[in-house]
Amino acid sequence: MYDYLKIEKKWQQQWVESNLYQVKEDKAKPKYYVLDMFPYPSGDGLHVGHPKGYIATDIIARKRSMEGFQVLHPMGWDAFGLPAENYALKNKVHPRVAVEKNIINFKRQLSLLGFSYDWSREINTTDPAYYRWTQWAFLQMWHKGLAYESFAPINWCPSCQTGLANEDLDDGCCERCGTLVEQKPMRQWVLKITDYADRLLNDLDKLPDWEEAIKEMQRNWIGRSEGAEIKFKIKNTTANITVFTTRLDTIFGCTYVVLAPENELLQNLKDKIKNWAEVEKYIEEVKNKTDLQRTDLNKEKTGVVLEGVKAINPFNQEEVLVYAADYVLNSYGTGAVMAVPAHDDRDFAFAIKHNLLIRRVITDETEDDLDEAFTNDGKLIKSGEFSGLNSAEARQKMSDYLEKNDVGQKKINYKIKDWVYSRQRYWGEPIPLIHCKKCGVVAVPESDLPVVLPEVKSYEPTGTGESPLAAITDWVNVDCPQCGAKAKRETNTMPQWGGSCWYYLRYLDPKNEQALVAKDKDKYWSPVDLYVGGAEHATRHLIYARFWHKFLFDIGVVSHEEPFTSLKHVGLIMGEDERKMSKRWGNVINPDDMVERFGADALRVYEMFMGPFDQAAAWNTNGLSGTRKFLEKVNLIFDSREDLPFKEDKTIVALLHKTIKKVSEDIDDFHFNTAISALMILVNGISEYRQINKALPLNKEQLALFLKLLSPLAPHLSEELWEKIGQAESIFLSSWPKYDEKLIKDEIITYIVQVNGRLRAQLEMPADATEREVIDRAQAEVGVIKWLEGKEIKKIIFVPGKLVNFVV
RNA sequence: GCCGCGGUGGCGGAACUGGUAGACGCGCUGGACUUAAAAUCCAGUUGUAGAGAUACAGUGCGGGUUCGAUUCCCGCCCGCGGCACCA
Repeated sequence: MYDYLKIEKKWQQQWVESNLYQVKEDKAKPKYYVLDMFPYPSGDGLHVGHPKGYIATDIIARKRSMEGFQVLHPMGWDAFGLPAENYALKNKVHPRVAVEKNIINFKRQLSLLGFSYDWSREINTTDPAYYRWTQWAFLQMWHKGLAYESFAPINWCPSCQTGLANEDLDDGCCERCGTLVEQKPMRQWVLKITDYADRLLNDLDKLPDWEEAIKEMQRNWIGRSEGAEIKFKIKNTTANITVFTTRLDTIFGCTYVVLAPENELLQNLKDKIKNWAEVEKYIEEVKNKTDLQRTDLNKEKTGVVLEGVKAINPFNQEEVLVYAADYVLNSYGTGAVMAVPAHDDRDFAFAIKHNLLIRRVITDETEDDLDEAFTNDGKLIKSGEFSGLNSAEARQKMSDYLEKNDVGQKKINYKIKDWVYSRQRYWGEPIPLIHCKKCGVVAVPESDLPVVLPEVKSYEPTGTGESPLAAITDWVNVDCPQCGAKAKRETNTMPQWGGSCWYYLRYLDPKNEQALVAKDKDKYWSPVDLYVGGAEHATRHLIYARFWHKFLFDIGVVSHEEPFTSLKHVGLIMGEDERKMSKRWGNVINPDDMVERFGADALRVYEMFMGPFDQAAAWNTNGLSGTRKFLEKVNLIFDSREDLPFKEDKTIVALLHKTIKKVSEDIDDFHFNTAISALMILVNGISEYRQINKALPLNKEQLALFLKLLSPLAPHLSEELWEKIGQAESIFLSSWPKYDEKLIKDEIITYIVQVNGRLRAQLEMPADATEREVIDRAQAEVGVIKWLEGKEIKKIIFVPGKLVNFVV
């Protein structure tokens, strides 16, 4: 009988008691660092989707360890941030209390699944001993000018009552609560991630083991575009309008210039603008539009001309109209564009509506009519000395012209914005800065770190742009560390992504009080060899962490430029109704129940068997009974009540060795589903043999090989059966099996016989049969003769070991 | 609009660098065991025709290359994901 509950409990206890998974640096062995994206411990606990990635990393960790690697496989908690705080507010408990309780529950749920985590390295981002180093790293950035105070309008979530980074938005809504985000000017701390944009982009090419999809998302997010900035003089003033374009080659087609309504230049030109009242009204109108209304691609392009203002095209000295229009964004480029309606869709639409001149300057030499913008490259016409060049040459020559005449230069722009890093909320790391009237902003001395998050009566957000910390006067009021005068602490806290920017480094050295991580430990363990988590982090955590890591590299804290060598993304497990698992749909499956009904091993095997690892798949509890049956069959093979004789079977032995090869390769490739299928085929073979012959086709050593193959996937049952066949030490201290090259070569090969590419017969031939022999036999097959009869064989195709094809 | 990924039985999915399409699992159908049910075991399970051997069709659609295409090429359709008035 397969008593999974007893077996699983027994081994989970033994593994803990023997410290089986605790790991130390061992210079004699190669290291392997396999990491999960650590969870935020929510009050709802785990659903069956969460462990999918953890099962995969556990399989890899166990296999690598058996292969002789020193494996680091840690786990911890990302417990700061809005979700924890909102949960606490809703349930009227202190976030710390809620988090502690949730962690206990999460840990219990994880241990039910038998993961090989080294819990001695557990970390928690809300632990002052941990966030001391988050604050420390922030201070290093501040010292280097990478953290700065900004007063520009930012995303404000009226429900969460805090500022948010661009990365925290989904379709213009707060990623946490779904509320439409507003733009609100507000003092905030910002990290200069744009300084690292080029490196974050270029170094993606140094990551061949990252999935292309994730790299592509990051490329999109960083959004590099190469172009030029051009100064258009404003007639009768000393001022310029600087525009950014990627299509300098179209500049002779520029028939007007557009400023974003928020562009400061408009205010400066107030006196020159004859219709200022009208312009001001337009600016007001735009201000009242939400971002969503503004960026609706289908809406008509509105705008207003600036009467009395003309800009001068530096290439042909032509005077052009200047508009204010909200199809130009102030937050990208220079907040101004040169409009070339003939060669840009948006300018074209605007020009049609406002009846403006459309001048074609790029041709593809086919037709001349323009009923829409021609946006491809081509040959320049009507472009003065540049006429006749193709677009690419022209861009080069024209940017030389810009620089020579001091009217602009080449320029690279990025879509990624600096990271809005402060939150007006309670549950986060305090930003370790002090505001002094005399000295300005002063860093908290490193010896005073951590700045501990104080206890507070009300941790509800204030909504005023101040965090609840501002109300705790005895915490806020401090002496300036520089001049000793009365000063105030910064009261904003860090965002939820702060602590996760570097947590993977802390596992290397979790108790170090002298440094974020000791150099020798970093040298031994870094970088992370395998990182597994959800694709939703592609443009959030994964960009932020790469940014911090590069910074830590620059200041000499870590020795590698990239933190994660290979990255796999886990596909979601959907509910049985194919919707995302959520309380809202009532389709959540709890792993505790599944472990109770089917066992942890069956659950592990099922989640890996569902389909390709990176693909989303709908849950099906019936499928779980399939993997359970598989494990029952395995158990039956080893059932000691039947003392079956051993009668070796060559086919099954060969199958065993083929399975070793396949399972080894498939696990390395993350093809867990086909690895399991191969194991099922082997087990079916053994079971069938056992039933027919009342004997086992494999001896004890061979059965041991099979158990090792199964052990990363179903650790409890494998360990139990391993003990049953008389092994004293844990199976995870044994070595990964190797296949015998000689045994996996087939002696008999099945040839496919085709006539005109259609299957007509199958032929069993010895492996060493010659081409002649195979063809002769093939031709004599009954199923083949009738297709060849009375026809002339034009050609015979022979693929050794595979097939014969007669072409008639 | 741009970029990426995908489309294979009733379902999840397999198929190495072009070589037996549907492995493995679920479900379903029939049978054995049972007073009965569950569990278990055995057989079948892409469609059409046929009692059957077998034949033909078949991997989103239309073409092409090839002795041979789920796989390669060209042109479409649909779904998912990312980015997006980004100049």
